[in-house]
Order: sequence, then structure tokens, then C-alpha cells
Amino acid sequence: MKLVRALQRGLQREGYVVDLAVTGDEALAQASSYDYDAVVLDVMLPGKDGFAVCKELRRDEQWVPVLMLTARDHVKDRIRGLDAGADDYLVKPFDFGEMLARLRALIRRGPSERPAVIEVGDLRVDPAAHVVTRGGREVELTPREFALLLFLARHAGEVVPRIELLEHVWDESDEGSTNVVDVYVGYLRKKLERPFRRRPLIRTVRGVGFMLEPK
Amino acid sequence: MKLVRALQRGLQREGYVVDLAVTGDEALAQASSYDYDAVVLDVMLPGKDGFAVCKELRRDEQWVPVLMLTARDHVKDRIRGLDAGADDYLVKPFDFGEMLARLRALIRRGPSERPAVIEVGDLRVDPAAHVVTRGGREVELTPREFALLLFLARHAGEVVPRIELLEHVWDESDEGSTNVVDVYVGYLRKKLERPFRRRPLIRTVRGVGFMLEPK
DNA sequence: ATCTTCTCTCAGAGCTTTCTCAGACTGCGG
DNA sequence: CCGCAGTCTGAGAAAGCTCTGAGAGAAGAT
Repeated sequence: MKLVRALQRGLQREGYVVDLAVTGDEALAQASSYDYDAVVLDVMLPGKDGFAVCKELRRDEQWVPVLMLTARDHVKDRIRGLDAGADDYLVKPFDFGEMLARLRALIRRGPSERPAVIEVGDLRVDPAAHVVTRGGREVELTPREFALLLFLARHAGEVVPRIELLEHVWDESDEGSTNVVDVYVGYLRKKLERPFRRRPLIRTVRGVGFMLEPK
Repeated sequence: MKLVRALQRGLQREGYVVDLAVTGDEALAQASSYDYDAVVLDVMLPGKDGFAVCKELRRDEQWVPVLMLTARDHVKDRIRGLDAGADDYLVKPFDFGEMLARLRALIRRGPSERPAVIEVGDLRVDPAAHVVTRGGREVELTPREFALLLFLARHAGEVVPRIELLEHVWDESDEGSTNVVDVYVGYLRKKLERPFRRRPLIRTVRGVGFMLEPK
């Protein structure tokens, strides 16, 4: 409650017009009755929690960008959020400047006519069912693999820098001294490319990151 | 009686047209003779209680959204309500604003053409009769098992996170330190899979939750 | 009161997932 | 063509997750 007021003031100072909702149902009612540029959604909400709110928004075909605030830093929460249809994430406590940056990015991207299921070429990623298929054949992924693929799929055709993957899929901000991303891209390739022997799915962009090939 | 008048006045102030019923039978008669947008149903009713009313409505194929008001916040009541076919819940005493929000949500969703009986592949779940069959053979479930199966069946094809099951079937919000869900999924499997030796019915999605296989 | 049924906890076995590390490999600038 | 930074890969340790059987306690039936 204190946080939400602080956020409101901060955002207003930045020139945003901000409406507040205190419960999940309130949020839902407001979000569906007015055309917002973006929604900042705390997962900890009395009544319906943030996940439920987001899910329902998406079910109602509302594609307003959603930035989720979560206290816990668990893969589980992150996946739940992504499944629910959130666009981005922030783990409390966070830096206000960072939030602004992400919000700007989301608003710039605008509401995407995003179907619940993402299709890229013969690849299908279904967040709700948590199922991935290629050419109709189901591929089993671990939670982390799934989160990574989902993120790449949502940015298909864009090069996603390693650091961004670390931040969004792993919640780490220091790039140094880990090559998890590489390892997991390797896993994805092993499961999604080798058995299919097709044109590579994930392209390495040397010095930058990775890109899911569009189409 | 005082409550019901207050509600009527409040709702009217919001622009709703409100009809009142004081007994269960009255409610039933009115609900089936006129096409309401929603029904607010107190479980404590002279004559037929709210559960019975709701059940009968559903048996008559009336899918008007039902918001239940219950004084007690017991798992039992919640399960009974879900069994009876209520769409949402409110525990007394409640905030009028919250009720409005929920009502709005229900009305927005509209009367769901929800069949009283849910069929998923060769599985049939009949909430009204509280009967489960697979391939025509009846399977006996305990109340809790039934509630769990029903919830999964209503979300067939979607992964339902463990925590969501805890919240909706058990009324718990802290995931830590219990594995009831797992145990009960085990029970369901023992009763619904082993004797039938078919393709598994409930899939485990590691790190997330469970999913009832669609079709 | 006794018996049965139901719910839930607990703890251990077995398996999966995650991540690090080290060495092999690769593409690019010189 | 060489060297180097960047990338890939397999092995393996540690942590984590899921399942299961046993059993305690509560609720309900007889």
C-alpha cells in the first residue's frame, strides 16, 4: 500500500497518468473498462492475485502490456507469470529507474495482438498447456528450458543479448563468470534441432546473443 | 433480511435492476422464469439453502452466473459450492465494493454454456450428481478427490500450478511445507489410471503443477 | 463406544534439473 | 595461416522435485 502510493507519485512525476487499484478485482475491472498504455501488476494482491488478474485479462483478449512485480525470485513464479501472459518482470526490491526503463520499453512495443499460443515457423509454444511442439511432434522441456524458449519465441527475429536473457530468464544481472545461457541454448538445440535435422532454429550472433529464426 | 435490503439498495444505486427472493423456492422460481444477468445467492436461506438452489438451477440447465454468499469460510462450504455449480464466492462479512467488482466480472463473463457434465476423453465428471465415470465405469471418489478432479477437468489442457490447486481446492495460500496436492494426485491416479491401464490421465509438469490431458 | 472413512503429514527413494567447469572448437582480424 | 576471444559441449556434483507407503488424527456412521 505504501509502495503503490510511492510508485504512483513517482510515475506521475515522470508525466504518466496513473490509476490505482488496490485489489485484484478492482484492477481487472479498471483494466477492462479503460484502454491503458500499460499495467503494472503486483503479484501480491488481496483477493485475486496478480497471476489470476493477468490470466483473466488475456482470456478477455486484452493485450495491454503487463509488467509484473514479484517479491519472490523463483523460477516457478517467473514461469507462472509468463504463463499467465505477463510481458515483463521485476523482482522486488527494484530500482525505480529500472522500472521506468522497462515500462518505457513495454509501452513503446505497444499492445501486441498476441495469441495465447506462439507460432514461429513449425515451432509452437503453448504457455497455458506448457507444451512445445515442432512439426506437430511434442518436445519435452524442463522449466528453465521452457522459460528460455518462450522468451526467445516472444522476440523471434530479434537478437536477444545474453545479458537480457540472464536478466529475464535467470534474474541475474552480472554477466561475468557464467555461461548458463550458452549451456541452455545448447540444450534447446539438442532437443529442438538435432532430432529434426532442419534449418537451425536458434542462431548465434557472435559477440551479442541469440536469435530465434523467424518463419 | 436486513442484509438483503441493503444489498438491493446498493445495487440499485449502481444502476442494476434487482429482484428479491426471500426463500430458496422463491429464488428458484424467479431465476427460472426470467433471464437474469446474474444471481447473488446466500447459502443461509429458509427452506432450500443456497447450495440446493444452485444445484437445481444447474440441473435445469440454467447457466446464469451465480455469486454465492457464505458466512462460514470452510473448505467444505467452498467445495459444496463448487459442486453445486456456483461461479464465485464471497465470505461474509464482505466489502460491498468487492462484491460489485466480482459481480461485474461475472456479468462480463456472461452465462457460460457450461455443460453440467464435463467430458474429457472417456472421463465424465458430473458435478451435480457428484459422479465420475471412466469409459462408462463409475469410480468412487472422496469429496476432496472429487473437488481436485473437477478443478483439473475444468482446466483440462492447461497446466494448473500446484499453488493454484492449493488455493482453489484447499483454500491455502502458502505453498510451503505440504505436499497434499501430490498425494491427492496420487490417489486420483490410483483410482483413475491403474484400473484402466490407458494413456495417463494426469500429467505432471515438473516444477509447475499438473494437467489433465485433453481429449 | 467402536469402526470406518477421510484427510493430511512425514520421510525416504529415485529421479530430474540446474549449473559449473574445463577443454574442444570456431570464426574473424591481422 | 595464426592466435584469440567467443562459443559449444560433455561430465559430474549438488540441489531440488515428485512419488509413495505408513500412520496419526478427525469426522462420521452404526
